[in-house]
Amino acid sequence: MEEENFFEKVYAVARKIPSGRVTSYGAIARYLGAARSARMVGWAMNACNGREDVPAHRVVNRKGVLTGKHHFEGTNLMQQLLENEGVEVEDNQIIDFDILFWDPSDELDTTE
DNA sequence: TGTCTGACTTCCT
DNA sequence: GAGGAAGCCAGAC
Repeated sequence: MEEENFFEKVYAVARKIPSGRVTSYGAIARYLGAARSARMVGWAMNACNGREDVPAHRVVNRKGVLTGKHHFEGTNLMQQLLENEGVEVEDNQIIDFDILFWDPSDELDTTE
């Protein structure tokens, strides 16, 4: 893997998020060994806004709220993308977030 | 070159 | 139990 940068690592994890599943900034940050760098994950999402291979819409905050929706082109684009994958969104918040939550630390191999 | 901000989370009071 | 402050790091001005 060439993901040496923190940003690249974030992108790598985001790409592995299955369709119809979501994760949180903190989950990715913690998986990368920087639980308190969740803000950087959000910043990474902002930096990868132009990348189609990075499903930033599947990354939300700990409560399952689409805090980053305003960074998408359309006001509801983030919600539209999630609903298109079968994720129910109401009032900018993911329904059954606890069930749809995808933890990279649990799904991916942490032993690099 | 230095300071501030930012799509969050966690700990402490 | 609830609220506030600190921390992480890179990009922009």
